Amino acid sequence: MNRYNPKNIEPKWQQIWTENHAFAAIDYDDRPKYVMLTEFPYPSGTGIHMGHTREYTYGDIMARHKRAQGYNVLFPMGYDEFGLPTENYAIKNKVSPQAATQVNVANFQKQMESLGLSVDWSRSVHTSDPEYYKWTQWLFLKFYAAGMAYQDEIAINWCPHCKTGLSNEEVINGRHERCDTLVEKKLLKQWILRITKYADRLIAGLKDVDYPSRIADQQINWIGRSKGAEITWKVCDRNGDETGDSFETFTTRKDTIPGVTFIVIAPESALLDTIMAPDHAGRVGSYRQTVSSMTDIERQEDKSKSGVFVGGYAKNPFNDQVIPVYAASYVLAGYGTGAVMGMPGHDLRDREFAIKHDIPVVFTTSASADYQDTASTHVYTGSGTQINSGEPYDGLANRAAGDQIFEKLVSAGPAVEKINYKLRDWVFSRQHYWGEPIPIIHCLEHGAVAVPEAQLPVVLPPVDHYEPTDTGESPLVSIRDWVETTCPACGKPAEGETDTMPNWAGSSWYYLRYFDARNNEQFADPKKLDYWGQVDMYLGGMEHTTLHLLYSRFWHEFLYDQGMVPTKEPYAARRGQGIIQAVDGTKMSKSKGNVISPTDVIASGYGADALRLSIAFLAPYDQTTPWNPESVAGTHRFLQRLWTLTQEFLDSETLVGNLDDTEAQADIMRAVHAAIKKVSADLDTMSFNTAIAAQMEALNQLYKLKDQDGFASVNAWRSGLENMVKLIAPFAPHFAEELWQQIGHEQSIHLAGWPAYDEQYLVMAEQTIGVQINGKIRSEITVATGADEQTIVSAAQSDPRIIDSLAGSIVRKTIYVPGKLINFVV
RNA sequence: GGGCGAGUGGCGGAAUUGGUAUACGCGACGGACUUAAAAUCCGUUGGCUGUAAUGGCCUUGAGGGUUCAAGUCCCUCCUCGCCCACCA
Repeated sequence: MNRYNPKNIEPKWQQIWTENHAFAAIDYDDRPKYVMLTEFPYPSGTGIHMGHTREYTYGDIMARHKRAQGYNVLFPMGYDEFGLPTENYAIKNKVSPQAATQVNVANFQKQMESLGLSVDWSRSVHTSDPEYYKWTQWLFLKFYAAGMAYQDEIAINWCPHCKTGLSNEEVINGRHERCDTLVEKKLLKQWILRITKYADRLIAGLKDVDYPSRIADQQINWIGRSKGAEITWKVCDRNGDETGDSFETFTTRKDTIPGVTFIVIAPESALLDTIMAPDHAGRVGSYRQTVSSMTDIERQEDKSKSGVFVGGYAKNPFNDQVIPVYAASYVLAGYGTGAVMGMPGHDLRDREFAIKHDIPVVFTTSASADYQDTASTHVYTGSGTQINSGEPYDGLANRAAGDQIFEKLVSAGPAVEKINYKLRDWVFSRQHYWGEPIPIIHCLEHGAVAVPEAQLPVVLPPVDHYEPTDTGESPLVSIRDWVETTCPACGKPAEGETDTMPNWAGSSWYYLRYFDARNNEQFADPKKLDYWGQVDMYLGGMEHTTLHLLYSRFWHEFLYDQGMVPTKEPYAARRGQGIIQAVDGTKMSKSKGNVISPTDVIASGYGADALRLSIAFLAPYDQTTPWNPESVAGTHRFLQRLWTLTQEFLDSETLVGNLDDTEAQADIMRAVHAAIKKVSADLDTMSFNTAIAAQMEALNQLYKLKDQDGFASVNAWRSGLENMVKLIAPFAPHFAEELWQQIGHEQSIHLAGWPAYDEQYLVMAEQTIGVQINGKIRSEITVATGADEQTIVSAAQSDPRIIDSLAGSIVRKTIYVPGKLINFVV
C-alpha cells in the first residue's frame, strides 16, 4: 500500500494544472459567472506570510467550490508593485525598483504556486507595467476632465523620513503608517481628487452591497456625515457695537445655543485677523506660532485646552448676548468652519476650556445634581428638559426646543441647515520616483494640460538616483530631458508633472483589468465588463477598509457616472479575514522573531494541503487567532487517515464482492451524506472550520464502520469515499486530485462536480430523545423515528430512571419538542 | 470620549428559531507495536464527589431577571480585543 506523501504529489499536480490551463476563466461562457477576488499582494522582499496564505486559501476554497458547483469562476491574481518599500529597498541596495520588483514578483509567484491556488495566471496584472499604468493614467485624465482632480497649495501631511506627502488615511496616530515617523505639516502644491463629492454616494452605496456591518460602519464613521446648523455670528466690541464682520460656526446641538458663553477659533484660521483687537495681536501671534510648531501628534496629545482671548467679541444671534472670542488649538481648522461655539454646559471640551479660562457655564438641559457642578468635568450630554432659554422653550424636551430655536434663527436669517463630513479630499501627489507619473504638462500660458491620449503611457524614465529631494520635489525633477517637453495646446516649451501617484492608484481599478487583462485599445472591453459585471466576493484585510476599499469604491462610482462600467458598486460582497497571530497571541513580527513562514511549513513535510486545511480549521475566517504549530500535524493526520482508508478499500475491493449488507450500507451513506449536507451549508457561509470538522467526524464514523463490517458493501464504500474526496477537494486539492485518480478516474476532480446529499439517507430508524424533569436531563429514550407524542410520553414515563425520579411528584405539564426532548414539569 | 465585537475545558474552538453544553482538533495520560525513539494504531480526558453506577452535585466572565427550558433573550457590572478620536 502506498503512503501519503505530499512532497511527491503536490508539485506534480501543480505542474499538470499549469500545463492544462486548468483554471482558465472563459469570457462569455454560458455557465453563470462567479468572480472570486482576493486582494493582490504588494511584492515585498520578505515573501508571502501567513496573512496572505489565509486570504488566498479562503479564496481558493471558495473558487474551487464554486467551480465544482458549475460556475464559470474567475479567480485572478496580480501584483501591486508601486510603493515606498520597494523604492527604499532600491535606494539602499543600489538597484532599480524595476529590478527589485522583478525579483520579488518571481519569488511571490513561486510561493503562491506552491500553495496550489487555482488562479487563472493568464490574466495577471502588474501595476508597474507601462501597459497597465497607461490605463491608470488614462483614468486619472478622466477625473481631470470631469473636474474631479485639481491642484491646490495646501498644508499636507508630510513624512520627513519618506519625504513625501500623505493622505489622511495614511496617517495613523499622527505617524506615517508605513514607517512610523511623526508626520509634519507642509505647504505644497498637490494634486487632489475630489472624493468628498462622493461622500453621500459612498454611504448610500453600502445599502446595495453585502458587507459585514463592521466594515460598513467603519466606512460610514470615516466619512463622518453629520447634519446640523450653521450659525452666523456678528463680530462686535465689548459694548455690542457691530464691526460689520461676521463668521459661521457649525453645531449638531441647536438646543445649546442659548447657553453659548464664548467662541473658539482654530489658531490657523484667517478669521482671527478680522476679529482680534490690535492690542491683542502680539499675544495671538505668539500663540499661533507655538501651535504651528507642534506636530500633529503633539497637538493631539495636548489636552490642556490652551488658548488666548483675542480681544474681540461676537453677538449671540439668539439672545444678543455679547461673548468673548478665543483662539485655541483644540479647534481644528479643517473641519466645519474652523470656528466653534463654546457651550460649556453640555460639552466636555468646552467645559474644560471654560474652567481653565474662567468663563461662565450656562446649562440649557436639566440634569441631576451630579452634573450641575460647573467646576466638574462631569458633563451631561443626554436628553432632558430645556432650561435657561426663556419662553417658549423652557420646559420643552431639549431636542424639540433645539428645533424651534433653529427654526426661529432660520427665519430671522442667521442659521441654515448644513451637512459636514470628516472625510477630506484625497491628496493624490507623491514626491517619489516609484509610482505612476501624473500625465499632466504644465504650460506657462495654458496651465495644467492633459497629456494627449495618444502619448500615453507617460513612462517612468530610468534614473541614477531614486532618493527623494530635500526640497520636497520628486527625483524626476532632475531628469531634465524628460521634464522638458512642449505644451500640447500651443506647442511652446513646457514641463511635465514630476509628482507621481500614490500606491493606492493602481489598486483602485485593478479588478476591472482582470476582465480583459491584455487589451491594448481600452482599459477593458465594455462587453467583457458587462459579462463579468461585479466582483461577487472580495476578500481582504480589515486594515484596508478606509483606504483601498473606500478609494476603489470611489473610483468605481465615478467610472459608473462616466458610463464606463455597468455597475454602481465594484464589489457585491466583501469579507475581511482575521489575523493569524504568533503562537503566544501577539503579533507576528520580524523584530520579535516569532514569524511562522508558510513556505517553511510546506517544506517541513506536511505540505500545502495540510497547511491550507489547518489554516481553514483554526478558527472562523474573520477571527483573529494564534497560530498553533501542532494543528498542521492534526490536519496532516486527518489526510493520512482518509488516504489510508481509501487505499485499504482499493486493496480489498478486488478480493470481496458486494455483499449488499443493507444496514452497513445505510450507515455508510448516512455518515457521508450528513457530511455533504453540512459541508455544503458551511461553505455557503464560509464556516470553513466546521466544514472540516464535519469531514473529520464522517471519517471517524467510516473507520468505525470498517472495523465493524469491513469493506463488504463495495458500492456504498466506493460512493462514500468518492464523495469524501470531492468534499475535501476545495480544501486539499492536490490530495484530492491524486486520490481521485487512484480511485480510477481519468478526468481531474475539479470537473467532477459537487456532490448533492440525499435526504433519504439521513433518516434514521430510531432516534434518541432527551427526557428532562424540570428542565434537567434525567434520562434518554430511544424511539422509532416519527413516533407520535403519546408513544414518546408513555415511553419516557416507563423509563426506570424517570419512574424513580418522578416518584412522589405530580406531573403538572409535559412539554414535547419533536425529535429532541421531552420535559416533565412537576 | 465614540463605534464595533468578544468572554465556553490545559489550548484553538463547536452548539438551527431558546431545546440533551463542551462537536472537531491539539495537548496530556494509559496501552499496543519497537532494542529504542519517531511515526502509526487503540483507550481515557470539564470540575467536584465517591454510595463506583443506568450515581449525585456544579459548570459557558460576575450578579440578577424572563421561561417548562438560557452559552443563546432582558437588566446591572467586570474584563479583553479591534477601529476611530479635541470632528463641535
